[in-house]
Amino acid sequence: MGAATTRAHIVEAADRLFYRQGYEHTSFAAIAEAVHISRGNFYYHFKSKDDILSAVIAARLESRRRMLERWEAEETDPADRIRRFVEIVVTNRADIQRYGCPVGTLTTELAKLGHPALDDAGGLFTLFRAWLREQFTQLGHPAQADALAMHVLAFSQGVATLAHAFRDEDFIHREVQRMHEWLSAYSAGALSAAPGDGAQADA
Amino acid sequence: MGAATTRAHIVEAADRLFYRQGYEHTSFAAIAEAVHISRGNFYYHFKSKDDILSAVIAARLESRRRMLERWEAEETDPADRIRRFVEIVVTNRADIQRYGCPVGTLTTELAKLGHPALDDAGGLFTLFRAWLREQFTQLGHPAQADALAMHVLAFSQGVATLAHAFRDEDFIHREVQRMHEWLSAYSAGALSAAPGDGAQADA
DNA sequence: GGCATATTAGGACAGGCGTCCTAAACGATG
DNA sequence: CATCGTTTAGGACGCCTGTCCTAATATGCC
Repeated sequence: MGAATTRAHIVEAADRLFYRQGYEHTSFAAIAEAVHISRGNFYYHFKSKDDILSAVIAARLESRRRMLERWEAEETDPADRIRRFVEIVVTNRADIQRYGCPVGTLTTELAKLGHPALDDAGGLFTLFRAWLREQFTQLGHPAQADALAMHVLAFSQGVATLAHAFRDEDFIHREVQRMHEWLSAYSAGALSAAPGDGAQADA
Repeated sequence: MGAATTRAHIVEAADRLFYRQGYEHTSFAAIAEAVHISRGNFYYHFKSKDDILSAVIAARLESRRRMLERWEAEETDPADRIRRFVEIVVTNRADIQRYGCPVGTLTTELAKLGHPALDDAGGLFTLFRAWLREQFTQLGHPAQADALAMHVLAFSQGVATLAHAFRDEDFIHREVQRMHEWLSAYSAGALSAAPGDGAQADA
């Protein structure tokens, strides 16, 4: 088995453990046990625990980037793309109820630790934010695109956090439906831009 | 200085440190240093670290309970009470941008640690949820009260998480205004109850 | 003032952590 | 088969953690 394969296995196991148990709470021994290699052997592939974290973040970034690119290929309507993003909390509802949002929880933890990799992890949020902004721009709301993108992100984070805390699956479906209804006002495309974003969607 | 005073100081310092650095990341030495007592002396007041965590959670519960009781005394209109709840993210915007939501981040961390005190910490969410539910019931939406309460909670968590990640204060104000506009549809009181909560507020 | 109690300080202890080192096993190549 | 670089195992190291113990100090009551 090549070193690249082992390295990928380590990143994969670390990714899962960091997500489920948190970064700090996951020990080297735990990762080693998951990959079935010895602890000492670790430092042949990674020179420190922070190094593994960087690799995990890079892998997540790459994974999400590919996912968004796939969506761009599969959905031609930007409104459908946004809907698909909103549906994430439904698609991943099992994991979200058990472990929360992989992006939000990691970012929060690294912030509390004062970890230098926080900026890298923040790139995940930035990736989604920029992608959503682009979709809203294509929908014909360039001026409010960023605010709308942030609103959708906040929706996802809020739903994930509470679905995690209460293990409430019905709540997820309710909020997703509410969000779809809210979005329909924008994807209709016949709305005039009004000052104070969101006002025209609620009125 | 009495033992009760010292105990209160310990809880106060631990509360702040748990909030800013996280529970696991906060060591006994750090708390001791903050309170200016020796590490060993700790176990005269608390028999374990988990014991301090329980005391901190109990203190937060009591603090929030008193806050909500105060609001009930100061605001007679349940709509105003809900507005005040929504304004929390503005009132505490400085801390939220720096450390996130005290309730959400603690709950998430304890869940990842598999800590037994998670249920106690979840009581904070339950406290707010029940209080909001009561306010929406008084507003005349008893059937949807719980779903509406959860929606407001999700709003707070989503805003707090993203305001924390991006350190974006304008975003907080935008989302709060959007929420106020959404709420105005309910506090108007002239709406007929429709199946699928939220639909009548968006249409 | 003397005494019992309440409170404190400081170090000892075992265990787990991330890190590092060294030697052995492996696999491909001549 | 021999030899090389690659990959591995396993343990040692120092550090920090939560916990506990004991002796010293402060406090309040007769």
